[in-house]
Amino acid sequence: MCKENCVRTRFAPSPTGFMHVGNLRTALYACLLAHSSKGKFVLRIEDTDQARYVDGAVDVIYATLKAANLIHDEGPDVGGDYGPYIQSERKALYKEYALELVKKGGAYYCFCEKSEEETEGAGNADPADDPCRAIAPEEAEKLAASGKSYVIRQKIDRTGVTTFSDSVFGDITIENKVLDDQILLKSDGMPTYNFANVIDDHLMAITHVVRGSEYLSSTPKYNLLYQAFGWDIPTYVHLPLIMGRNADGEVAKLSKRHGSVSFENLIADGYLAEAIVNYIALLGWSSKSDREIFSFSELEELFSLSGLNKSPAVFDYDKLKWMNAEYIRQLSVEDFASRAKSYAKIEGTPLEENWLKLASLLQQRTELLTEIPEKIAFLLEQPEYTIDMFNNKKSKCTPETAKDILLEMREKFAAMESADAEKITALLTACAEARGVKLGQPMWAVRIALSGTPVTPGGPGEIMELLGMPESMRRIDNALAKL
RNA sequence: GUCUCCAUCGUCUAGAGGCCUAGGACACCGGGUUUUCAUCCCGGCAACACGGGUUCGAAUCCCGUUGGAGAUGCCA
Repeated sequence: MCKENCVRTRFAPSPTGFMHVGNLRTALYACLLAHSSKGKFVLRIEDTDQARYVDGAVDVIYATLKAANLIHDEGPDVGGDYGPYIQSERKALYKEYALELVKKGGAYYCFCEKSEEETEGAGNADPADDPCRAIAPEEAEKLAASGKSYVIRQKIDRTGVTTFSDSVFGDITIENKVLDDQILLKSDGMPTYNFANVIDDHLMAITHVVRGSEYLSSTPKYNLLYQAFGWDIPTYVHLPLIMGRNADGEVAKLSKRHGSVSFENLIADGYLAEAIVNYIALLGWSSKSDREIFSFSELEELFSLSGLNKSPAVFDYDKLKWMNAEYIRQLSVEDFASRAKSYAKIEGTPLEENWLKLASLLQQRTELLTEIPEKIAFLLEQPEYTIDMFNNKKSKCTPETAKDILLEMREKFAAMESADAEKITALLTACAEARGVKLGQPMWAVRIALSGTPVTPGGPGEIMELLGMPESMRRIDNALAKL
């Protein structure tokens, strides 16, 4: 059991309805960091933006974490000693702290209208110009009590510098004059992300704040808040951004225009959850060995802050695909079959009862589960084909030889009680030997007759097993009619 | 605009002054095995952004330049 000095990390997504892989990676590292030292991994829902509320979004978060094997020790669904873990349920808390900060002189009421200008070149407004800063606290309180709409802003002393240390990026110093009096409490009474984060991370005893590097430049504001409250500053672990490549070759923060960027989209694209997790683990972190395939427990064991990288990483779908293929090949046939079944779209077709056999043929040649339907389409319905397809240079097959072979094999097959891949292959081998040709020739002729496709998972024997004797004979007769 | 960060093959990365004529992986290109395809095996292409220092010695340290990214919301 982890007592006082244990590592506590948190994952604090806002319920948007989908899980961006960048967020998932943040969650992964936070989880690995905690669990690699017997610490606690906390899930907190950041739903302070009511305008963005999406129904069922929290369930997506639970489902994704579960599918990705990121088990949280505390959270809305599993409880814990630091709840509630949903920010909207902590609303009153933030106001208390905001008011406390006002009392301490670290914040002030602001009655200004929402600013809608803020064009380019802005962002440099001197907060000291904010007239509300000058309003006497008693006066401000009175105004607020009278029902006038207000926000509470952080009062930042614009002199001097703030330096902080990040475990990935090292020491960073920022001049306080570039910091603005950010809003802490919105006019609807909800805290802003920045404020709620500080309050909750402190209250939930978070020791390591793991987040994307886009927060690097606002970190001084966080620290000023911690200081104003007299709280300890957590250890920061800022992560390099995950980028995507634009059509014009430029890179930018990975977003929808780059392709599938959410966990659920990637799953829908035919990637395995384990492959996705393994791949994103390597986007910004290295084990410093030549290995790239890691099971989840190996990641938990090997993960360390020192392997974290500073520079942004471009998401490479090709490499993910390769890794996915590696994971697919590692699966047992049964596991592969059950995971691939829904992608294969074979419910209610004759293939359903032979699915395990078909799956065993598919497993070694599938990179994405979504490729399966097109690979097996010919089994359900033979595509149109011309006799030209019987031509094959390598095996020296021509429509003429194919006809000859099919005529011969048709009789042999007809004598069989049922389709048996081994026997069929033996028959074809004998045929090739008798003719003094390579096995490839009769194989080709029969494959085309059965499938009308040059590339098939498995050979003629397997195809006949899958098709069954009657359909196989029908297709061969069909071919013979063409020839 | 301002601030901050980053900078090794096309991409992900190893490299923490000599072990580097820079290693691995993906992708790509050849070749081999194989009943097609795929797998598998072998081989190839391909990088220290640039310029100054420091040092006997720099991909590694320092400075500058250039390039890229992020931030600059009553979004998170």
